[in-house]
Amino acid sequence: MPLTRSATMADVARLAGVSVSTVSRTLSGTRAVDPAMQRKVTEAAEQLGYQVNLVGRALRQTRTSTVGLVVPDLENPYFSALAQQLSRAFSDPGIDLLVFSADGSLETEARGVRSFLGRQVDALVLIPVHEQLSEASVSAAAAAVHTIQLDRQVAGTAASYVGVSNRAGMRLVHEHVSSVVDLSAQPVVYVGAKPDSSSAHERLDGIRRWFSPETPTLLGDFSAAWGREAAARILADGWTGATIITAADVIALGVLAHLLHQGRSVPAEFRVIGFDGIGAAALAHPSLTTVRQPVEKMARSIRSLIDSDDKPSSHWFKPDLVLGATSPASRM
Amino acid sequence: MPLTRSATMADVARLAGVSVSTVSRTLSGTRAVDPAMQRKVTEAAEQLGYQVNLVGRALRQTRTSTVGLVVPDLENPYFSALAQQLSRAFSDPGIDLLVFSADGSLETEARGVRSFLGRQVDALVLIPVHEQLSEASVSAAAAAVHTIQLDRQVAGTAASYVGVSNRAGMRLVHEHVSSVVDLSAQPVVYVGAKPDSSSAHERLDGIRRWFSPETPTLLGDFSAAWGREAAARILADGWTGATIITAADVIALGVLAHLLHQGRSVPAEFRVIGFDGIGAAALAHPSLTTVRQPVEKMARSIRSLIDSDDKPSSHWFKPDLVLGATSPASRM
DNA sequence: CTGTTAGCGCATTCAT
DNA sequence: ATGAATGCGCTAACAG
Repeated sequence: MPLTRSATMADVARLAGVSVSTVSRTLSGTRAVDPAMQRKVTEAAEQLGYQVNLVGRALRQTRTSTVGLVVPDLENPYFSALAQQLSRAFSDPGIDLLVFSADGSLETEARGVRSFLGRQVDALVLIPVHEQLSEASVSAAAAAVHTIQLDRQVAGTAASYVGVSNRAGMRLVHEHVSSVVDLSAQPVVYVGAKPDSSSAHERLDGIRRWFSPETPTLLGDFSAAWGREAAARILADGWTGATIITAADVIALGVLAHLLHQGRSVPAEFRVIGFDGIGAAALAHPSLTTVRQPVEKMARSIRSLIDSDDKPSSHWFKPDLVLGATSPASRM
Repeated sequence: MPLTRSATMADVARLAGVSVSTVSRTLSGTRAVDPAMQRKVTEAAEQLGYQVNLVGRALRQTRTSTVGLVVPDLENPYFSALAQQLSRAFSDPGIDLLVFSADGSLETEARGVRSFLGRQVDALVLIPVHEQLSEASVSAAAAAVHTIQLDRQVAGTAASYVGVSNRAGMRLVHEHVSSVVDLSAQPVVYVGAKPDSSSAHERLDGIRRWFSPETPTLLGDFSAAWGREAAARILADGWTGATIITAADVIALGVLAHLLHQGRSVPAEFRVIGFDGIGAAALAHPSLTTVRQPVEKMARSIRSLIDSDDKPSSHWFKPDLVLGATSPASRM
């Protein structure tokens, strides 16, 4: 409900009795301006409630001082943590981070990318929905603008990548589990996600690599609902004890909730291991043992990648293990 | 890393041997164009990989088909649920929802609002950080564009409001608690948030209104860390049992985690009640009794408010109670 | 240090 | 149905 057409630089210039250039120079501070005129301009702008029109500026400069972030889903706490940390990495004025949710859909993801490209963002950060099917979106982005894939990647695109070494994460899990559980006596089950995303893919690979190749595996999606369902299946199959390793904390929380609601004990009968290190892992009871990703470091790394726009490059960070109470503290 | 300057309508027109007007009309479909030319234009656009420049379009049309959302913090699961549901409400192509996180800061919130206004968004949705101190931002927004406050409001601004009746929510809590707990024998403690936001304010009012005015009250912020700290204080004060009502699920989850880690039993010794109805409430063990907000309905309501831009109006939704296991199922 | 001029890319007149 | 011309608001290049 704009009460009136909003003021432009021409309006300010007229009121201040100067040229639009002087208004522009005064307000954007790009060049020295006589203090007397400066005052006149500032007052006129104040009086008219002038606000710069960034669309005009962007068209002229062919830059927008904007970075776009496309996430698959904001309700997934790991993605919202990434979005929040990235926002924080852009907290100094100068560049605005804008977030678009793909709502789990490839079409919506494509729309988000098109939208940001059309808006002429200076860089685009993308958590691809799918390891193969997001290829068109990632390539389109990379062809137009500095593009960084976060957490997940589509292979073979001209985009940078920032993420964690998922296989190393699973190695940490193996080290820990094998030191506190007798793997020859206690079965391991992996509750993962279908390898539609590189992270799901790599975590599954990690399991196959570090644990026995015959490790039973249940694959679904990155959700607590899937964790509950998987736990239900495990119980229905007659398991009375196991070490359940999951592909994500949200899955682990679903598994844990179901086990506890069914009266099973953790970690005595079942052990549960998460991945990501979201805040909710520490809130569970028992608290969740999980692989923590250095989200803050990753966000800062993206920031510096964008500031110095070099050629595409890949950055793998090392995760660390957070010991919780869903795994035993010492050899059982 | 744009390999080359990207193609403009002039480039497409040249290649197709037509005027830019024809290109514009063909690609935006605003007017009838001869099928033969249409084909030529489409082919040329395809060949050049033409992508419309929305900045140019926006400057010309003085509209952007964009709605901005400014949230205080994306890591708060209630806000990210709102952001996600609102994204979904704008899932049909036509209007893009862009999200900006204020990172809990009034300055950053102001920057987000200025940024969206400068980008000429068609409407702005705002979850104000502070009940009084966000006044400047809300007013600036409302003066320039159709503005809707969500979940929290600054009183006396020319902006619409969509939220839940917090007092009614606390009334539901009172009804439930008084029916399953003997309030004359079992103390009630409120773990709330400082009344810096209208929601915190109204929930505290609700407690004072429906429960005894002498109800002990601990006020902090909307975080799990605060919930843990409050629970620690309650135990340190020597309480051995109480019904703990909280201002938010995240607080309740922190309270619950601390109580359980300290070996207290819920709901036998302590009862815990949340507010918001986020997904994690159902994952807790015991599952959290909470007041659920109709987030999806609220998001749709905002969408229709924006589509039909009438005068500012307020919309209070009715919450409902979700029974969990942190409160007894029947009279204790 | 200031003003004049031009043009970023597009949609929309106004002519034809 | 098409093309030529105009201008959205701004900054940068150029003269002075």
